This record gives sequence, C-alpha cells and structure tokens, in this order.
Amino acid sequence: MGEGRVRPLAGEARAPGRGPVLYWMQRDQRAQDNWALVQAQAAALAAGRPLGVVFCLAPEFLDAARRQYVFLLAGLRETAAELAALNIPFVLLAGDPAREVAEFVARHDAARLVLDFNPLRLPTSWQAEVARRVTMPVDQVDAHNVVPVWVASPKQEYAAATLRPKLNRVLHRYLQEFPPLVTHPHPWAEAPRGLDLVAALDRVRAADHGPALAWITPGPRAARAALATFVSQRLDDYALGRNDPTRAAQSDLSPYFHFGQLAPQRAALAVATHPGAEASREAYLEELIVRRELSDNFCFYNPHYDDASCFPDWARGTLEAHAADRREVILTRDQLEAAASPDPLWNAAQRELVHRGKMHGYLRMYWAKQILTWSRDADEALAHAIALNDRYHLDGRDPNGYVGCAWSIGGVHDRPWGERPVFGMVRSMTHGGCRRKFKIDVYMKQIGHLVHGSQA
DNA sequence: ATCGGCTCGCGCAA
DNA sequence: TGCGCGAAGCCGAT
Repeated sequence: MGEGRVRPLAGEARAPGRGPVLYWMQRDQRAQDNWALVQAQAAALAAGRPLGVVFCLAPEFLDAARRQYVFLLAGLRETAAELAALNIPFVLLAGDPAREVAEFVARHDAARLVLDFNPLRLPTSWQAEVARRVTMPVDQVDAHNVVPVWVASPKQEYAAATLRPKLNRVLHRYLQEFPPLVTHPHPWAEAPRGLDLVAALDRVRAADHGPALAWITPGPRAARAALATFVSQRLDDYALGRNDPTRAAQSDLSPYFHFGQLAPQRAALAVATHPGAEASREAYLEELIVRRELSDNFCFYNPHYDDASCFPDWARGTLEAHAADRREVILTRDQLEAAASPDPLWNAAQRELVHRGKMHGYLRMYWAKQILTWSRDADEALAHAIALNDRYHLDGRDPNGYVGCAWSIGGVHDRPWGERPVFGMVRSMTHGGCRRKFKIDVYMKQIGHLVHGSQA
C-alpha cells in the first residue's frame, strides 16, 4: 500500500478490544479503491476478527445545503449495499460525531479503530476527540491522496513548484493498482442495524440553496462511468480546452472526489494508462495530483487556511497598501448571491454555480478575484468567496475550495505580478482578459439557457 | 498572434 | 551570496 500510508494516531501501546475492527468512514465514502478499508480489512484478517464500517451524519456541517446531503446519502446507500454484499456491515449514526462514534466504538469494544484523513479543522478535531476517548489502538490512513500528505512533505509548501518534485520523486511507489476488498470471512453477527439511509435526510438541518441537480448522478458506480466517459471522450481536448468555459473539456469529477465516491488515484491510473495526447495526460495529472495534493498540504500545515492571515507576507503587504483604493461599488453578500453585480460575465458564473452546483474551473478564479474589487478589503472578500463556494458548490467545504479562494484573493501559491489598483501585486484577471481568451457571449448564452431550463 | 516587462522569494549551487 | 524560475495574469508594442 506504500510506505507511510498508515500512521498511528493514538494508543500504539493500547491493548486491542475484543470486538470487530471498525473503520470510521468520513471523507472516503466508497468500498473499493479505499486504502483505509484495505488497511482495516488486513488488520481484521490478521486478527481473525469481523470488520464493520461506521459513518456518522452530522446534522449540520459547515453550512452544507440540502442538495449536498442528497448527493452524499445517495452515494452512501450504494456503498452500504456494496459492503453488505462483502459481509461487511455498514452502520449509520447521526449526531455529534465525536460523541456518537466514541460511544459506538466503546460499546462494541472494537479491536482497532481505523480512520481516513481530512486536513480540515472540524473533522480533525472530531478524530482527535474520539482517539482520546477510546481505549483501543487508532490508525489513520490517508485514503484520499496518491502520496500521503505527511509523506509528500514535512512542511507547508510555498508553491506547486516546490511540491511537484517531491511528489514526482516517490510517485512510482504510490501510483499502483489497489488490492480488491474481499468478502470478509468473519461475520459480525451482533452488528446493529443503524439508521435508515433514506430516512436520514429528515435528520439533517440543511437549507435549500439552489435547485436539485439532475446533470450528475451520485455514487461510486456513476463516478466510474463519468471517469470512463471523460477519458474516452474529453481527455484529448483537455490541454487546449480546459480553460475555455464554452468547451466541455473538464472532467467534472470533483464532486465525486470531494465525497470520496471516486479515488483520485483511480482517476490517475485511468488517465496515465490512456493512449493519446501526451500533453493532455500531463495537464490533467498536474491538476489531479500536484495541485489537488498541494491543497491538502496547505490545509494540513496551515490551520488558518480560511482566513486572510494565511496569505504570504508580500500579498498581505500589497493588499494593505491598496486597501484604500477606490472601488467601483461595494456589494453585500446578498447582492453577490443574487448575481446582482455590475459585470454580466461574473453574474453568469454565479448563476452557473447556483443552478449547476459547479462553476467552470477557469471562471472560479475570475469569480473570486472580482469579489475583491467589490469588497471593503481582502478579509471581507475571502469570507464572501468561501461562504458562497461552500454553500453552492457540490465540492464545497474542501481544501481545494479554500486554497482556490486564497490563491485568487491572497496570492497563496502564486507569485507577485505588475502592480494594479485594488489587487496590488496579486495577479488580477479582467473582463477584457476573458474576452480575449474565450467567447464570453457564448458562455453567457449557455448559462441563460441553463437557468431558464431549470426554473420551469 | 506573440513578446517582454511587471515583481518577490524559495531552494539550490557555490 | 547569487541565480533561475514560478498554477491559469495584464497590457502595450510589434
């Protein structure tokens, strides 16, 4: 599975419990291609124990909206069925994860507890709390990154350029085929039923932000199909077309990655072995591995990933120096949310976000940067961008989102550029620049149809 | 269409 | 200590 994939989180010296090995599934919500489950099953087989998976639904998670929970629960239903068919019970809990999981694990006297990895503060604090409360050994497995984040680098990296060689040096050791999860030979006879996955949506206190989504089907099976379609039909156009919002060259896989319904490593394997345009393969693997894992590196080593104190010194200085620059207009968060800015291109991007739950990658940068020009300062702009990103993006509340906003507004992982009003030396993007790069009128027309069609 | 200048600091070679 | 070069930039000159 690759050196360092598993790290003890607590209790190396603790005695194992007398019950099953339990995997507390959080970020990686799939049965196959999941290193945490591979590790949990290996431990269970070695000890001759049953294996179980527990998931705790937090009734509110960082302002997640209803359609995000719908996506999550639909995927979990499929994953639970897949696990049950392999003789691995799946148990759904609801409530405060730190308390519920700790109690559950103690009640069933788990032999070991296995965790997956998410660098964000809230899930990390839940894990730490559970590890402190339980009495058996706890292992953490980075099941999300191709190269485990603590292996890739021991520190916060300055930019993609500094992380890239570190990843490339060890990539061949980690970019390997997954072993399959097998039918578990030791049944967990006393496994509780847990909550019903269909009724669970009623326990969620989530507001309805944005219409229900029909263009994307949740679940690991649909994720594999979407990957196959992308590789066979759009990958060759990726190098040239990915920054053109009017061309469908993007993978559209990020919602699956975010909810762990598809392993980035599975996508990397599929792309790396695909014959065809070399430039497109490299461009995609750069974004899938280097830039995505740079986001995990940032959030793992910098707990201020979602406030302006995480910006590099040069960016904070230059933004400060331009804080008093005249703004065209100051917009409230409600005005931004309602796509009521003076820029029709920005409004179209915001409408795409609301109606599709996903904005084109190139426009995500433009969108966040423009918010800076309509905010009193960079702190306020970052707060607006993160709030709207998390509320509407299917892949919101993810390291990629926080780092994307910090890159756009605060120069994180970027370098300084020619000084301009408001932005200072932070790289700017303009309406005119977009006009030069793609047909903005075609994009705005496409979004007009999207909005009109889904409001009927 | 393409090019260069804008500007800072990391990491490495020396 | 010096030097090369960088996640998607802009703009004006050619």
